[in-house]
Amino acid sequence: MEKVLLGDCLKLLKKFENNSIDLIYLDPPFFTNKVQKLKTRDGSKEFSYKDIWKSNEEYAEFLYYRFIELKRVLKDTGNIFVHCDKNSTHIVKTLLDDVFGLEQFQSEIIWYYKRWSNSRKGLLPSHQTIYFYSKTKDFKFKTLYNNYSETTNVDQILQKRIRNNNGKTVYARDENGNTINSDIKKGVPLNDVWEIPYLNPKAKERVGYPTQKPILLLERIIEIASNEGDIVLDPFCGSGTTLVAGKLKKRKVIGMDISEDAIKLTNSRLDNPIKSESNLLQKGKDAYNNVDSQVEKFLHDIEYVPVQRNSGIDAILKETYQNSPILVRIQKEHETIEEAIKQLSKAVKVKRSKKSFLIRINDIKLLFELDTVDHTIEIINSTSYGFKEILNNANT
Amino acid sequence: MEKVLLGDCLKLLKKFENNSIDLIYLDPPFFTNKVQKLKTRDGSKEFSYKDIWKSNEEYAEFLYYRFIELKRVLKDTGNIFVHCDKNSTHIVKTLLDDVFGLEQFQSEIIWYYKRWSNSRKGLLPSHQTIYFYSKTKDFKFKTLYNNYSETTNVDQILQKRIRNNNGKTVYARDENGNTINSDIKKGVPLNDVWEIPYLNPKAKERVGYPTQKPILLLERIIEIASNEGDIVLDPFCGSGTTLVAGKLKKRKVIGMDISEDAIKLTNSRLDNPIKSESNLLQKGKDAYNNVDSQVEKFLHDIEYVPVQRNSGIDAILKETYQNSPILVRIQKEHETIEEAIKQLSKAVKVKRSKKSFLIRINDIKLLFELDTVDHTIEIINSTSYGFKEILNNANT
DNA sequence: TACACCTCTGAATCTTCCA
DNA sequence: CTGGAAGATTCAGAGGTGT
Repeated sequence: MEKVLLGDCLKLLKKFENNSIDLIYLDPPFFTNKVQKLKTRDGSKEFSYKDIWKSNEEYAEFLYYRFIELKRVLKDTGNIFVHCDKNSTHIVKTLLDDVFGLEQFQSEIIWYYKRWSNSRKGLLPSHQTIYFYSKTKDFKFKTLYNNYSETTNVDQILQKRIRNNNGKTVYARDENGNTINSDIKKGVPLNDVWEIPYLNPKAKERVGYPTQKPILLLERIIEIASNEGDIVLDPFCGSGTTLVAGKLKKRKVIGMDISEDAIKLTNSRLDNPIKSESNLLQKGKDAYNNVDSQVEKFLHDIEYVPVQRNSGIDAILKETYQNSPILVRIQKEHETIEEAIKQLSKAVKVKRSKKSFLIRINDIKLLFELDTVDHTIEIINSTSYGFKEILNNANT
Repeated sequence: MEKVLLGDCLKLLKKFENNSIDLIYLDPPFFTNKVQKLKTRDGSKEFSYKDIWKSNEEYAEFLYYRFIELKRVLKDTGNIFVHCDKNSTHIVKTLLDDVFGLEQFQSEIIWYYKRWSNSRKGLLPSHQTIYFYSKTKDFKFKTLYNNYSETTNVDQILQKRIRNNNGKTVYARDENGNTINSDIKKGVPLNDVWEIPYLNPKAKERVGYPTQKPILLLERIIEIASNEGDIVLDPFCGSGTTLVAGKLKKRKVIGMDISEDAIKLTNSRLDNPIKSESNLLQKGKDAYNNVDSQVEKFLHDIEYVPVQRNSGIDAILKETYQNSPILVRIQKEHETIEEAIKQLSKAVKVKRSKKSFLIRINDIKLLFELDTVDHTIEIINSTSYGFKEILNNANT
């Protein structure tokens, strides 16, 4: 389900029922018409918050009433993420503490990115702040894990530890003095500083909307704070990144914006076959992992030419076989081996290849025996397929 | 010059002259006992700041008067850094905007560190905030530089760039069309997210004071925001880290604290400044990073924990086998299979693994038959080894 | 309900071991 | 003896438990 609504979210929200939304993300526009310097202060004057806050009042009020509505429509298990302009973090935090309550404050997330330098005197601003509040203590949360630090040793991951008589932590040992294995630990729980590359100005993902966020950022928020099928709302949806990310993660999405252009843009991004968005996303992710493509994972120490625009093959080796090209196909994720072979066979015929390779990545069962296959096609297990095969056999 | 004064900084500061301090760092104590619960709001009530701020008012007032005094004693070229408790950032920012002015706001510095984890539901808090304000536009600042990111094009560092007639940035070229080398650039200007290790439980630097900061953090602040011989003030000096860092950086230092213990501790640290000669800090993370980026290539769709500090294994699978860990080693480039097995075997014994994997990446010949090998070790071909094997056989 | 105490954890160190 | 690798230890912070 996807809804993109035109209008001020304050009005639009009135029509929504209480407790109907699972997750809210918003990046409200920041405005400040009067940055008036308040009276000069000499310390003798009576201290007053009211005066201090005057300059931000208008913006705060704008946000306040919307936060109230957002809290109303949020489910009791729901979460809200507010992306702040760097000049508004303190205002946002203050209001959220008031509307949602300090007890529901979960995290101040720092989105950290490397950026081109400028010649400004001072430190290069390289982060933005996102506040994470829940509606109640009973909020949805899925823990993701990071890798351990380089300095952490294996023993801590593998060995059980207890406290001795003096209350000190030591490795547990059995009656023979041997250490005891613990359950394998999954890694370190995700922390609140997220290094995610800023959308590169040239990235195709960019659609020309001013404050567009990387999909990776939104995906992570959606993943930790909601489940599949949940309803995700972005009341200031802009170019619709939140909705695209939500759709990719199989959530129901609702967007609102007062700009007609934004609505159009969002709709067109949502309408576009998810696949193309997915591809762009995949590229973004691969760049993030510093890996060029899937092909590179398998053929990293073999010389090859990647093939982009052919549905049958993914690469051609630079080496030849009896003066014919050596073709390579990687089995796709939801593809059976026979489908893969069919695709590859076509290319084999057309290119008159005398030796070609299919890389098996999963064990979706074959419907016919392998030896009936065109003998020019060799099936090779991906390394991880090899693992899975052995482990499956071992466990049965 | 070192002065450590006992008492409330508000009173002590009165005796200081206007414009006499170059740099101020403070980490004011946060009062948590005064947090009172706010009334429930339903949106119908008239909006008012006063209500929102009531609970924090006392704390804000406490800070406010001290900020006023601190501004007074600060030189016109001076800077102030305020280290915030995670619950007080918004209050501090609000007050600083008022006292020093939004125009003097220079940076929100994020101190980011890795830390032990806990079982908390939610994201692991791993950062603290430091606000950096100057007194005037004409503030002292020394730019430090980081290394370029790995993805930066070397050309951009080495070649001179100009703008062409269309205003686009291009590489400058001499009359022969060759690019021109630019002056070597120093690196990327320091940004506002600082990854500095948390004071480790084992660090010698640690003196047991609750909120003790790493000296490296204070050194960096002192270095970017003041010159040798300048006067550095910490009005809540606690264990005296600021003064120790200042002394190490050849600044004149003044500390204040209301606790007699803190003063004693500070004095003793100044007499004998200890800075951790940390291995990590000296050699950097890379010194610990043994894992080939290769691991990701082979295990990309298997869940694993990379292992850095063990020469026998490169990863542990998150899956277990009969309650024992599943270890993985990738054959190294110039390593025979038997050497690899030897390395892995050691780890298998010590970790008492009942199933482990060796990924074969080359065909340096074995000197003995594989079946003599410890049967807990399974050898799996890397995908590209599979290719090579078949191609070699085909060609002979 | 309040709270004292116990448990679990991982980064970075210190210590020991071994080639 | 020496240097590096492996192993052991420390501490804080949050949750859980029991009185």
